[in-house]
Amino acid sequence: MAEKKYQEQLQHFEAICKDAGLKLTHQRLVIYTELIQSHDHPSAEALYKTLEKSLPSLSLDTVYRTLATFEKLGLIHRLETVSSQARYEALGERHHHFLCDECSRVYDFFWPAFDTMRLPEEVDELGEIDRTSVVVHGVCSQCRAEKKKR
Amino acid sequence: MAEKKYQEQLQHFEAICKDAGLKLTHQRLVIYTELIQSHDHPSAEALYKTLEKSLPSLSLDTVYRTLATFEKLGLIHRLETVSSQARYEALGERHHHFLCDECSRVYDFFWPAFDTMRLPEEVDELGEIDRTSVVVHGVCSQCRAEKKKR
DNA sequence: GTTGATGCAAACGATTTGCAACTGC
DNA sequence: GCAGTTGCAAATCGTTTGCATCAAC
Repeated sequence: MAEKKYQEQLQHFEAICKDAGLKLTHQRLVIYTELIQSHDHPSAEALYKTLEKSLPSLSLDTVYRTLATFEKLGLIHRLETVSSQARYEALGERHHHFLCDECSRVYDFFWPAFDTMRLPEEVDELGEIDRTSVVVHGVCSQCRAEKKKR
Repeated sequence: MAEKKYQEQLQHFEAICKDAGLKLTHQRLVIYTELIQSHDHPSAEALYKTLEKSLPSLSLDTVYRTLATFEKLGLIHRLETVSSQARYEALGERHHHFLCDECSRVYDFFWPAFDTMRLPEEVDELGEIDRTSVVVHGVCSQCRAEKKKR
Protein backbone atom coordinates (compact mmCIF):
# COMPACT_ATOMS: atom_id res chain seq x y z
CA MET A 1 0.00 0.00 0.00
CA ALA A 2 2.86 2.32 0.73
CA GLU A 3 4.11 1.16 -2.64
CA LYS A 4 0.96 2.35 -4.28
CA LYS A 5 1.27 5.73 -2.63
CA TYR A 6 4.74 6.23 -4.11
CA GLN A 7 3.54 5.34 -7.54
CA GLU A 8 0.82 7.92 -7.29
CA GLN A 9 3.15 10.57 -6.02
CA LEU A 10 5.65 9.82 -8.74
CA GLN A 11 3.03 10.05 -11.42
CA HIS A 12 1.86 13.29 -9.95
CA PHE A 13 5.46 14.48 -10.04
CA GLU A 14 5.91 13.57 -13.68
CA ALA A 15 2.68 15.29 -14.59
CA ILE A 16 3.69 18.45 -12.77
CA CYS A 17 7.06 18.52 -14.49
CA LYS A 18 5.51 18.02 -17.89
CA ASP A 19 2.99 20.77 -17.25
CA ALA A 20 5.72 23.14 -16.18
CA GLY A 21 7.81 22.25 -19.20
CA LEU A 22 10.58 20.82 -17.04
CA LYS A 23 12.81 18.03 -18.18
CA LEU A 24 12.49 14.82 -16.29
CA THR A 25 16.11 14.31 -15.39
CA HIS A 26 17.53 11.47 -13.42
CA GLN A 27 18.71 13.85 -10.68
CA ARG A 28 15.28 15.36 -10.23
CA LEU A 29 13.66 11.99 -10.03
CA VAL A 30 16.16 10.73 -7.50
CA ILE A 31 15.86 13.81 -5.32
CA TYR A 32 12.11 13.74 -5.38
CA THR A 33 11.96 10.04 -4.65
CA GLU A 34 14.26 10.43 -1.69
CA LEU A 35 12.22 13.30 -0.37
CA ILE A 36 8.93 11.44 -0.40
CA GLN A 37 10.49 8.46 1.30
CA SER A 38 12.40 10.25 4.02
CA HIS A 39 10.49 11.51 6.98
CA ASP A 40 13.24 13.38 8.73
CA HIS A 41 12.95 16.71 6.91
CA PRO A 42 16.41 16.63 5.41
CA SER A 43 18.48 19.67 4.56
CA ALA A 44 19.99 20.07 1.10
CA GLU A 45 23.27 18.80 2.43
CA ALA A 46 21.71 15.77 4.09
CA LEU A 47 19.96 14.84 0.87
CA TYR A 48 23.17 15.22 -1.02
CA LYS A 49 25.09 12.98 1.34
CA THR A 50 22.48 10.26 1.06
CA LEU A 51 22.10 10.40 -2.68
CA GLU A 52 25.78 10.75 -3.44
CA LYS A 53 26.28 7.13 -2.46
CA SER A 54 24.17 5.80 -5.28
CA LEU A 55 24.82 8.65 -7.67
CA PRO A 56 28.39 9.86 -7.13
CA SER A 57 28.28 12.33 -9.98
CA LEU A 58 25.54 14.31 -8.28
CA SER A 59 26.57 17.78 -7.17
CA LEU A 60 25.37 19.71 -4.17
CA ASP A 61 24.48 22.68 -6.36
CA THR A 62 22.05 20.57 -8.27
CA VAL A 63 20.38 19.57 -5.04
CA TYR A 64 19.97 23.21 -4.09
CA ARG A 65 18.72 24.19 -7.50
CA THR A 66 16.35 21.29 -7.68
CA LEU A 67 14.90 21.97 -4.27
CA ALA A 68 14.32 25.57 -5.25
CA THR A 69 12.56 24.42 -8.41
CA PHE A 70 10.38 21.97 -6.53
CA GLU A 71 9.47 24.58 -4.00
CA LYS A 72 8.40 26.99 -6.71
CA LEU A 73 6.25 24.28 -8.22
CA GLY A 74 4.62 23.65 -4.88
CA LEU A 75 5.86 20.07 -4.81
CA ILE A 76 7.70 20.45 -1.54
CA HIS A 77 7.81 22.79 1.41
CA ARG A 78 10.67 24.50 3.08
CA LEU A 79 10.01 24.29 6.80
CA GLU A 80 8.77 27.36 8.64
CA THR A 81 11.74 29.55 7.74
CA VAL A 82 11.60 33.18 6.67
CA SER A 83 14.34 33.81 4.13
CA SER A 84 17.79 32.76 5.22
CA GLN A 85 18.20 35.40 7.86
CA ALA A 86 17.25 34.78 11.43
CA ARG A 87 14.67 37.19 12.80
CA TYR A 88 14.17 38.10 16.42
CA GLU A 89 11.55 39.48 18.73
CA ALA A 90 11.40 40.34 22.38
CA LEU A 91 9.08 38.32 24.53
CA GLY A 92 5.72 39.93 24.85
CA GLU A 93 2.08 39.09 24.64
CA ARG A 94 1.34 35.71 23.22
CA HIS A 95 0.85 36.00 19.49
CA HIS A 96 1.30 34.20 16.20
CA HIS A 97 2.92 34.91 12.87
CA PHE A 98 1.87 35.48 9.32
CA LEU A 99 4.88 35.13 7.04
CA CYS A 100 4.77 36.63 3.59
CA ASP A 101 6.41 34.28 1.13
CA GLU A 102 7.04 37.16 -1.27
CA CYS A 103 8.66 39.85 0.82
CA SER A 104 9.51 37.92 3.99
CA ARG A 105 7.70 40.43 6.13
CA VAL A 106 6.31 39.06 9.36
CA TYR A 107 2.96 40.13 10.77
CA ASP A 108 1.73 39.34 14.25
CA PHE A 109 -1.79 38.30 15.05
CA PHE A 110 -3.63 37.18 18.14
CA TRP A 111 -5.74 34.08 18.55
CA PRO A 112 -7.01 33.58 22.08
CA ALA A 113 -9.19 30.64 21.07
CA PHE A 114 -6.09 28.77 19.99
CA ASP A 115 -4.09 29.75 23.04
CA THR A 116 -6.44 27.91 25.34
CA MET A 117 -6.41 24.66 23.36
CA ARG A 118 -4.61 21.61 24.62
CA LEU A 119 -2.09 20.03 22.33
CA PRO A 120 -2.78 16.44 21.36
CA GLU A 121 -1.36 13.91 23.79
CA GLU A 122 1.07 12.49 21.29
CA VAL A 123 3.00 15.74 21.49
CA ASP A 124 3.72 15.24 25.18
CA GLU A 125 5.52 12.07 24.26
CA LEU A 126 7.76 13.87 21.81
CA GLY A 127 9.41 15.94 24.51
CA GLU A 128 9.17 18.82 26.88
CA ILE A 129 7.16 21.64 25.40
CA ASP A 130 8.49 25.15 25.67
CA ARG A 131 6.17 27.17 23.49
CA THR A 132 3.66 26.72 20.75
CA SER A 133 2.70 29.01 17.96
CA VAL A 134 0.77 29.12 14.77
CA VAL A 135 2.53 30.01 11.56
CA VAL A 136 0.56 31.12 8.57
CA HIS A 137 2.25 31.28 5.20
CA GLY A 138 0.86 33.37 2.42
CA VAL A 139 1.21 36.54 0.41
CA CYS A 140 0.56 39.73 2.30
CA SER A 141 -1.94 42.32 1.08
CA GLN A 142 0.79 44.71 0.18
CA CYS A 143 2.51 42.24 -2.12
CA ARG A 144 -0.77 41.19 -3.63
CA ALA A 145 -1.57 44.78 -4.50
CA GLU A 146 1.79 45.19 -6.18
CA LYS A 147 1.32 42.01 -8.15
CA LYS A 148 -2.02 43.16 -9.51
CA LYS A 149 -0.56 46.36 -10.83
CA ARG A 150 1.59 44.43 -13.28
CA MET B 1 1.25 53.48 29.72
CA ALA B 2 3.48 52.12 27.04
CA GLU B 3 6.16 54.02 28.91
CA LYS B 4 5.44 52.06 32.01
CA LYS B 5 5.66 48.78 30.12
CA TYR B 6 9.17 49.65 28.93
CA GLN B 7 10.28 50.46 32.41
CA GLU B 8 9.05 47.11 33.61
CA GLN B 9 10.70 45.26 30.78
CA LEU B 10 13.94 47.09 31.33
CA GLN B 11 13.92 46.30 35.00
CA HIS B 12 13.21 42.71 34.20
CA PHE B 13 16.13 42.78 31.80
CA GLU B 14 18.49 44.19 34.37
CA ALA B 15 17.40 41.65 36.90
CA ILE B 16 17.92 38.79 34.46
CA CYS B 17 21.39 40.03 33.59
CA LYS B 18 22.34 40.38 37.22
CA ASP B 19 21.08 36.89 37.97
CA ALA B 20 23.04 35.45 35.10
CA GLY B 21 26.17 37.31 36.15
CA LEU B 22 26.20 39.32 32.97
CA LYS B 23 27.59 42.80 32.77
CA LEU B 24 25.12 45.51 31.95
CA THR B 25 26.92 47.07 29.02
CA HIS B 26 25.73 49.97 26.97
CA GLN B 27 25.53 47.79 23.86
CA ARG B 28 23.33 45.21 25.54
CA LEU B 29 21.02 47.84 26.86
CA VAL B 30 20.71 49.54 23.52
CA ILE B 31 20.05 46.32 21.65
CA TYR B 32 17.47 45.14 24.13
CA THR B 33 15.72 48.49 24.18
CA GLU B 34 15.51 48.56 20.42
CA LEU B 35 14.15 45.05 20.35
CA ILE B 36 11.31 45.72 22.74
CA GLN B 37 10.34 48.84 20.86
CA SER B 38 10.47 47.49 17.35
CA HIS B 39 7.61 45.36 16.17
CA ASP B 40 8.97 44.29 12.83
CA HIS B 41 11.02 41.29 13.93
CA PRO B 42 14.36 42.65 12.85
CA SER B 43 17.30 40.58 11.75
CA ALA B 44 20.72 41.08 13.32
CA GLU B 45 21.71 43.20 10.38
CA ALA B 46 18.59 45.34 10.56
CA LEU B 47 19.19 46.00 14.23
CA TYR B 48 22.75 46.89 13.51
CA LYS B 49 21.83 49.37 10.81
CA THR B 50 19.35 51.09 13.07
CA LEU B 51 21.57 51.26 16.11
CA GLU B 52 24.70 52.21 14.26
CA LYS B 53 23.26 55.67 13.69
CA SER B 54 23.21 56.54 17.35
CA LEU B 55 26.14 54.33 18.34
CA PRO B 56 28.63 54.31 15.48
CA SER B 57 31.21 52.29 17.35
CA LEU B 58 28.82 49.33 17.57
CA SER B 59 29.91 46.30 15.61
CA LEU B 60 27.75 43.76 13.86
CA ASP B 61 29.49 40.93 15.67
CA THR B 62 28.40 42.32 18.96
CA VAL B 63 24.83 42.36 17.76
CA TYR B 64 25.08 38.69 16.80
CA ARG B 65 26.74 37.76 20.05
CA THR B 66 24.30 39.73 22.11
CA LEU B 67 21.29 38.23 20.39
CA ALA B 68 22.66 34.75 21.02
CA THR B 69 23.16 35.62 24.67
CA PHE B 70 19.64 37.00 25.00
CA GLU B 71 18.20 33.97 23.33
CA LYS B 72 19.99 31.66 25.73
CA LEU B 73 18.62 33.67 28.62
CA GLY B 74 15.15 33.37 27.22
CA LEU B 75 14.79 37.13 26.86
CA ILE B 76 14.06 37.00 23.17
CA HIS B 77 12.94 34.52 20.56
CA ARG B 78 14.38 33.65 17.25
CA LEU B 79 11.42 33.21 14.92
CA GLU B 80 10.33 29.70 14.01
CA THR B 81 13.64 28.71 12.43
CA VAL B 82 15.41 25.42 12.89
CA SER B 83 19.15 26.06 12.98
CA SER B 84 20.44 28.05 10.06
CA GLN B 85 19.92 25.35 7.49
CA ALA B 86 16.77 25.13 5.46
CA ARG B 87 14.89 21.87 5.83
CA TYR B 88 12.50 20.37 3.33
CA GLU B 89 9.64 17.93 3.15
CA ALA B 90 7.47 16.57 0.41
CA LEU B 91 3.83 17.46 0.53
CA GLY B 92 1.83 14.83 2.29
CA GLU B 93 -0.84 14.50 4.91
CA ARG B 94 -1.50 17.64 6.84
CA HIS B 95 0.65 17.69 9.93
CA HIS B 96 2.51 19.93 12.33
CA HIS B 97 6.02 20.21 13.70
CA PHE B 98 7.78 19.75 16.98
CA LEU B 99 11.23 21.35 16.78
CA CYS B 100 13.87 20.32 19.27
CA ASP B 101 15.85 23.34 20.34
CA GLU B 102 18.76 21.15 21.38
CA CYS B 103 19.38 18.88 18.43
CA SER B 104 17.30 20.59 15.74
CA ARG B 105 15.48 17.38 14.99
CA VAL B 106 11.96 17.83 13.63
CA TYR B 107 9.09 15.57 14.61
CA ASP B 108 5.72 15.49 12.90
CA PHE B 109 2.45 15.23 14.68
CA PHE B 110 -1.20 15.32 13.72
CA TRP B 111 -3.90 17.51 15.15
CA PRO B 112 -7.23 17.14 13.38
CA ALA B 113 -9.02 19.32 15.92
CA PHE B 114 -6.78 22.21 14.94
CA ASP B 115 -7.07 21.54 11.23
CA THR B 116 -10.78 22.24 11.25
CA MET B 117 -10.51 25.53 13.11
CA ARG B 118 -11.05 28.80 11.38
CA LEU B 119 -8.33 31.40 11.66
CA PRO B 120 -9.35 34.68 13.29
CA GLU B 121 -10.75 37.19 10.85
CA GLU B 122 -7.91 39.62 11.32
CA VAL B 123 -5.67 37.16 9.52
CA ASP B 124 -7.71 37.41 6.35
CA GLU B 125 -6.89 41.06 6.26
CA LEU B 126 -3.18 40.40 6.43
CA GLY B 127 -3.13 38.65 3.09
CA GLU B 128 -3.89 35.58 1.09
CA ILE B 129 -3.41 32.46 3.17
CA ASP B 130 -1.54 29.58 1.66
CA ARG B 131 -1.10 27.21 4.56
CA THR B 132 -1.20 27.16 8.31
CA SER B 133 0.68 25.04 10.74
CA VAL B 134 1.45 24.70 14.39
CA VAL B 135 5.04 24.84 15.53
CA VAL B 136 5.97 23.52 18.93
CA HIS B 137 9.38 24.34 20.34
CA GLY B 138 10.88 22.26 23.09
CA VAL B 139 13.44 19.64 23.98
CA CYS B 140 12.81 16.20 22.60
CA SER B 141 12.70 13.10 24.81
CA GLN B 142 15.97 11.86 23.41
CA CYS B 143 17.83 15.03 24.31
CA ARG B 144 16.22 15.12 27.70
CA ALA B 145 17.38 11.60 28.43
CA GLU B 146 20.91 12.52 27.45
CA LYS B 147 20.86 15.59 29.61
CA LYS B 148 19.80 13.60 32.65
CA LYS B 149 22.72 11.24 32.29
CA ARG B 150 25.11 14.08 32.97
C1' DG C 1 19.49 20.13 -32.98
C1' DT C 2 17.76 23.12 -29.49
C1' DT C 3 16.97 24.31 -24.98
C1' DG C 4 17.18 23.67 -20.61
C1' DA C 5 19.88 21.11 -16.80
C1' DT C 6 24.11 19.74 -14.71
C1' DG C 7 28.83 19.99 -12.59
C1' DC C 8 32.45 22.75 -11.45
C1' DA C 9 34.60 26.58 -9.39
C1' DA C 10 34.27 30.85 -7.76
C1' DA C 11 31.36 34.34 -5.40
C1' DC C 12 28.37 35.71 -1.90
C1' DG C 13 25.88 36.63 2.38
C1' DA C 14 25.00 35.42 7.04
C1' DT C 15 27.06 34.02 11.06
C1' DT C 16 31.05 32.56 14.06
C1' DT C 17 35.62 32.76 16.01
C1' DG C 18 40.47 34.10 17.82
C1' DC C 19 42.63 37.69 19.74
C1' DA C 20 44.08 42.07 21.70
C1' DA C 21 42.16 46.22 23.69
C1' DC C 22 38.73 47.84 26.77
C1' DT C 23 35.12 48.45 30.49
C1' DG C 24 31.85 47.27 34.15
C1' DC C 25 31.93 45.57 38.71
C1' DG D 1 42.52 44.65 38.91
C1' DC D 2 40.06 40.93 36.98
C1' DA D 3 36.75 38.63 34.27
C1' DG D 4 33.82 39.29 31.02
C1' DT D 5 32.86 42.03 26.74
C1' DT D 6 33.83 44.43 22.69
C1' DG D 7 35.65 45.55 17.95
C1' DC D 8 38.31 44.06 14.37
C1' DA D 9 39.75 40.85 10.94
C1' DA D 10 39.81 36.50 9.29
C1' DA D 11 37.48 32.11 8.94
C1' DT D 12 33.51 29.30 8.21
C1' DC D 13 29.20 27.63 6.67
C1' DG D 14 25.13 27.51 3.80
C1' DT D 15 23.62 28.93 -0.47
C1' DT D 16 23.84 31.17 -5.14
C1' DT D 17 25.75 32.16 -9.66
C1' DG D 18 28.43 32.23 -14.28
C1' DC D 19 29.85 29.37 -17.56
C1' DA D 20 31.07 25.44 -20.46
C1' DT D 21 29.49 20.74 -21.11
C1' DC D 22 25.86 17.49 -21.41
C1' DA D 23 21.30 15.17 -21.74
C1' DA D 24 16.20 15.29 -22.51
C1' DC D 25 12.86 16.24 -25.73
